[in-house]
Amino acid sequence: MTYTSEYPFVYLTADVLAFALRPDTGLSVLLVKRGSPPYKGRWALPGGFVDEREDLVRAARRELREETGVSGRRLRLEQLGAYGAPRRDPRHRVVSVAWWTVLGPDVVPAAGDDAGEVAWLPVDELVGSRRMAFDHATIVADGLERLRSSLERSTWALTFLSEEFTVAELRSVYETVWGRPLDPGNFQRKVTGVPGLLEDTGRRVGSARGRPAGLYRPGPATEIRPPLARP
Amino acid sequence: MTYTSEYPFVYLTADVLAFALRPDTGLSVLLVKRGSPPYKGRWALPGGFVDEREDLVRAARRELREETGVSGRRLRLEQLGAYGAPRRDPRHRVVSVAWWTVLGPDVVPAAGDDAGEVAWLPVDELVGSRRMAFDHATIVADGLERLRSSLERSTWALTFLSEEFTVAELRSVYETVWGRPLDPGNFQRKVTGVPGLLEDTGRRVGSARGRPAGLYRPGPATEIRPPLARP
DNA sequence: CCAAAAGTGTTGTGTGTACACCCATGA
DNA sequence: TCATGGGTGTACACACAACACTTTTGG
Repeated sequence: MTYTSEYPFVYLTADVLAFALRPDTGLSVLLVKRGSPPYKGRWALPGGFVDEREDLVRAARRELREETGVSGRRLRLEQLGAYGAPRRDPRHRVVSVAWWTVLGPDVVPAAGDDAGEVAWLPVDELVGSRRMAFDHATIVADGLERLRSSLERSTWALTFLSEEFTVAELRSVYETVWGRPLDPGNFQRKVTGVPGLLEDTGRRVGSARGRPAGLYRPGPATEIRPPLARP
Repeated sequence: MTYTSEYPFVYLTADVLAFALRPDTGLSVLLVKRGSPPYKGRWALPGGFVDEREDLVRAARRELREETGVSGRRLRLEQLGAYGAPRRDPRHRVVSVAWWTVLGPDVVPAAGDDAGEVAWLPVDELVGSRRMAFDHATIVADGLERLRSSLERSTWALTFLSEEFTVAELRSVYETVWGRPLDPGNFQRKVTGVPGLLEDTGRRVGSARGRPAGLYRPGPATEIRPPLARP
């Protein structure tokens, strides 16, 4: 099919920046390996063209599902911004609307219809490097900064964890994303004191050493007030 | 000229949300009256189509200049986000990248080439109303929230004021945008204590009543640390 | 019993808030 | 002299960082 227009136009894509904590690679981003030029063989954010009459966030969800098999009603996408430098794609004028989200530890991606490779890559190997296609390294850097500041007020940190978790695991999320250790005692008091943030299951879980930790579930709170201060 | 494409495409516009404090209307937004359908006669954000090979932020600056006469090297635009609901423009699929900025009190807009009317409209008459074209009321609401939170950490508040100003005028900016009074004494101490935020000119300005206030200039600081807390 | 991790207590330091108070001017 | 707004002082409450200390398990 051929489309015609009297005015200049752009191609519009939706790209998804999905963070997760992986046991082997730490804070990582879900990427697909490009199977065709340009940037063939490089890593790229899952994403693709927005369909006619398709909402932007729906396009992002669809592309994530088609290219990585990741989907679900619980999945929340927040818009990161539009990236539209004239030469960011060497073929055409392509403007990308980037979205970001956080995935839990049990998400298992699967290569999509395009049969490209799918993998988690650690963010600290991506931000300064040239391993990524297009301007996706910039998008990852912007998204990482957004994630870091979001942890102060939002409940996104809980999304990294399983349905039930310990306070130490939640603290580990903050320490990994912020890149610095937090005082265990103060953190404990702080997060258990936020109304509606954590629900105690009453059960405890024994680790290798030490006193068993309490098991918590996410509570109904949607924000952390007052915010957790980044050191 | 006719453009052709084998894939679906979108039209891309750049819209600018310019805030200012006007003596008559308070916190206001710079708008243009649409002279042609759709939404003829309604108010809209200044904006228009992004040219081929034109950077997004340059397009926003150009549209603001062409439609309102507002320009200048000092003008900073920050991206608010992309708005692309399928039916937001009844004619075509149009995705708008919205940008926001703050203008000083001496900016005098002038109707542009399209000869449409240009005016400042107060934000509180816009957010809930149907006076605006397209989804621009949503963009104004999102931008207002962004402005409010930006005042906590950024130096955007200074941009509302003249080159020289008093602490009381700066406080008035915060009170107007946040919609609640602030303690004059505490505000004074706080902002004069932020390193590099304000430079004392040494001069004083006499108002109608009371002790004359010190005159300040913006300093080199680019952020307010620790942030001013919204009450 | 010891090591280790969970969780609580305690205390010093700093910051925001409320408000009293002084200062400098115009009327 | 009074009213008014600019600007400083001060006391209180509260929040946080640091760290000691208790609790509860595995080895």
